[in-house]
Amino acid sequence: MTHLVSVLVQTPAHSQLAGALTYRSELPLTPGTLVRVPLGSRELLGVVWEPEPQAATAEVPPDKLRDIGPVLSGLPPLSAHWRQLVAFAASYYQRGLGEVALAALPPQLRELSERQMQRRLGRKTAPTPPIDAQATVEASVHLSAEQQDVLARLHASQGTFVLFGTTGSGKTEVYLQCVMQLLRTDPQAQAIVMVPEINLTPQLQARFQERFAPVYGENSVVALHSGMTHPQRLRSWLAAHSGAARVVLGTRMAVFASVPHLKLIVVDEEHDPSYKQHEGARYSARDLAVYRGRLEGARVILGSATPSLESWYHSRPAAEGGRYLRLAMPSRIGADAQLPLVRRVDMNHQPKRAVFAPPLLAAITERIARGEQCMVFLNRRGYAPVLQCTACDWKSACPHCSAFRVFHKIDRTLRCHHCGYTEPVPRACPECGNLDITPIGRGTEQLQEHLTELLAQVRRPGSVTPERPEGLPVAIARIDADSTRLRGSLQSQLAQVHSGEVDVLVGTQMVAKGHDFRRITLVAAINPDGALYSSDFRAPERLFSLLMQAAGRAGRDATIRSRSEMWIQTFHPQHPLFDALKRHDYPAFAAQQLQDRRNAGLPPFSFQALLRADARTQEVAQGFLVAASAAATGQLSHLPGFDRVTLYPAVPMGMQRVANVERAQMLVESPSRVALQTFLNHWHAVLHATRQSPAGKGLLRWAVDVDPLAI
DNA sequence: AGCACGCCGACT
DNA sequence: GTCGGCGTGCTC
Repeated sequence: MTHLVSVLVQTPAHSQLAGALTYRSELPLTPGTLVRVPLGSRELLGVVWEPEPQAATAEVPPDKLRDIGPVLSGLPPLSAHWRQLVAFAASYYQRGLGEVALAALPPQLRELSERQMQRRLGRKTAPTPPIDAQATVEASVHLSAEQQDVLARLHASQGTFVLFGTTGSGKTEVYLQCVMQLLRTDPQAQAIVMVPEINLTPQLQARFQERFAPVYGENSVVALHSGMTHPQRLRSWLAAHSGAARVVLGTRMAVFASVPHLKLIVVDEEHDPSYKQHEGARYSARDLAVYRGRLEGARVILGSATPSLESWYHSRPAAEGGRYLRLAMPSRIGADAQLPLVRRVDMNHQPKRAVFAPPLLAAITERIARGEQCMVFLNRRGYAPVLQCTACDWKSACPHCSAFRVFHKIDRTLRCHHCGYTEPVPRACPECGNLDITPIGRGTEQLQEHLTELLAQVRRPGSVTPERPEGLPVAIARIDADSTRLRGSLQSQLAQVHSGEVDVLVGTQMVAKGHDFRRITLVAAINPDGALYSSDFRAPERLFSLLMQAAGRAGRDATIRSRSEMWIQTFHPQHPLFDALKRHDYPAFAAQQLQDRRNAGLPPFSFQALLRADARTQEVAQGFLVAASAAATGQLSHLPGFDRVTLYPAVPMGMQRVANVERAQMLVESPSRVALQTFLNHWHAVLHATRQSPAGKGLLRWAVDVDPLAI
């Protein structure tokens, strides 16, 4: 007997094949089974979705249905929970089911033949060591009273938790203990632990490995992120899918890992914008983690020293409507635990055009003399953001983008940070031939150069010896996306800092995140003012968390912690954000921000989505949005809750043109998540129709971004 | 999205 | 004479 099965394949959101496809099969197939199916001239990986498709069959004449290909045998079907997670993500983020499902699987699963697959599955796993190693591991760990209290409360209830813990309060140990407890009490339980960036996985993996490998075997902890090779990823994925891996550690993609006995999800640094995917299906791994936790009855821990305002708001007392349980760890671990002293330098009272205020320079010099390290950060790589002619008004604009190309002195190039267009620096002004073209503003390269000049007379402590009376100059390293382009170079540069070969570290926000530097006792933010009066309503939130994290880099070594300082150069020293920062008072900052957001009707008090359009011209891009808006008003006004949905005018994006593509967007907002979702679900078909209509002519692509992070 | 088919410019 | 540009259209 011939059965019909519906199968998901990788089809983009905008193709006519958005849903599941129907195939014929000799045998009934369990949903979640991985199969290969013919599509056109190709054979693709597919996921069996429903055993007997109903309505879809009517659309395609039965004689046009093709036979399903081989089943990937030896792989247990994906669970109903996993399928429901995928279905939710596809629906919530307005993407095709097949696109989301296939993107959530390891890429090599698509490439491997049946034969190679069997070889992969046949590989035997490392034996589990004797279980009594456990006692040794636990005996060596001492928990603070706060950690014990938090763990007790975690075990006492279910649901989603916000672990509000100061940097250095020992959040990671709480994660470890929580996982440990889980694995001990449940012989099958598995956990997902997420971090925002690939860079942060090695050190966390090392800690988990150290703790769990002796007890549960080498395969008990696996990583899952895009920095891994395809075979590595497949290996980790299979280990999780089979239940052999007990801890899956990774970036946002890990939220989709097939984990059959999921009991815990940890989202570390949950406020980090990297959890939001910004291509394809624009999902928030943090929000999906919360959904998945509820779906599978797993605990979810959202950890941060500066939670996102959304999570903070949701963790208000239950009596006020909070849905998450807030657990606080306000103290740093250690006998003499203190947070760094925050010092604001009023740049209005410093010499004009000074990059480093004299008091800051003096403080840095002093630290170096004591053999301590300093970290200076500036959120701009390259030498200078713009190059300008002194005679005419030529600037180093990118010919393909609405942005200036950044001057990189190291290789004397002008580079566009948006499209990558790179040229050698012109000898003279291309407009008027003037030889005098000068850099405007500064980036990390210039900071490093400038600091080298300013500290030219300073010697490294201990470097002046009878054999070397001239001593050694101060070592100033730079860590940013340019200096770490090569694989492994971040790790080697970090190692240099740790070993003490470096006195001053100059870097972008990259260095402020997560890396522990034990001997750094001074952190300085050179120019953080940009975010204070930004049009992006999330800019203050990001700045506060960045500065808090940066401050947290200082004084992680218990012996010198009491002297550590965070310096902030600013033209607005009285700004309340810095005031809260000085007091390390995130709750006060959050309360103020939430009040502002409530007054302005912004998230988390409203829900947003963006319709984005790309075209060769701004007119076409905006024309599509205007037509889409008109079509919505014309055709969808009967929808329940439509009167609570606001469609804003179409506007050019902040970065209007990238690589010769004009970009426009339109904001859709509602105080009701349900109303917004209802609207978006119905709008989708209208958008497809608009794309086909004259208004869609010349449009390159469109996309909906639900819960966008930047507007 | 792939990948075909399809119709017009500079090369072995 | 062919290789190849990317414009439309289809894939259960």
